[in-house]
Amino acid sequence: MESAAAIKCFQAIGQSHRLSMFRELASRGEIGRTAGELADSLAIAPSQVSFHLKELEHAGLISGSREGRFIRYRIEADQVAHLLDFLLSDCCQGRPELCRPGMHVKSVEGVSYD
Amino acid sequence: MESAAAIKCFQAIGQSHRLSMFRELASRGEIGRTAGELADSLAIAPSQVSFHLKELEHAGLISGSREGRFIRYRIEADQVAHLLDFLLSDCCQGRPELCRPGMHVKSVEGVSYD
DNA sequence: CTTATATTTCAATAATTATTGAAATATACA
DNA sequence: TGTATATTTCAATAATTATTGAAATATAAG
Repeated sequence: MESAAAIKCFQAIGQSHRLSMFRELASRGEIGRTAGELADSLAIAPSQVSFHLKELEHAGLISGSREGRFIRYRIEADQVAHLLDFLLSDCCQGRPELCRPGMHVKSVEGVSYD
Repeated sequence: MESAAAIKCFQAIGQSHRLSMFRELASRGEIGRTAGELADSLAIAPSQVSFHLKELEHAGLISGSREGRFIRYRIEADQVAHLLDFLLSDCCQGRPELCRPGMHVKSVEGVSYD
């Protein structure tokens, strides 16, 4: 991932409404949520939901697809993975101790990070 | 990590000068960089360097300590780890396939993520 | 075909963030 | 003490981003 793309992603999730949307969509996987469901759970105006969803979508972190009159949004798992990878590989490169939180490898046999 | 703290962190690294600083400091570990060195490598005004360093510092991602007339900045590895952990645990909770990019475990024996 | 629902778009405004340059502070060194 | 270097602070401005409400679009349902 290019650093410009990573900046867009960090900027996208660096806002409270958008981080909430992102987390809600992440937790729901392929089921996703419609724009209206997100508006309800965040209690913000529909135009604001649209605005923030578009920011997340432009960053590539979510995508929307029409289902009748609804538009269902889903997390883009690949982009999330690339973003994590950017932080782990590009930012923390050479300093794995910064990067792999909560990872306690009791034995390294059979494990690789390519 | 609280979501408010995570937002501050994402906001901090969601800006090109600051992401550059962050990456440069991450790559240098305990050696760090003085404010002036960062100014040189980014080619921006000293007051801007101060401004952006403070944003990163307020997010807890770096810290500065005076060394004579210089101020040396270093990455705060713990906060970086907590931020990664926030993304992995709080955002991707229940969907590990979103979260562990580049990780190809050939054999799971002896490995745990607590 | 008309009406209702879901969502987006747009323009106006408000709020936040970034940039600039000058002045202030802090330390070092002659 | 006086001067030079490193960095921060501050005020002014510029630029970007967020919020609001109204109007537009798209689909569905009667």
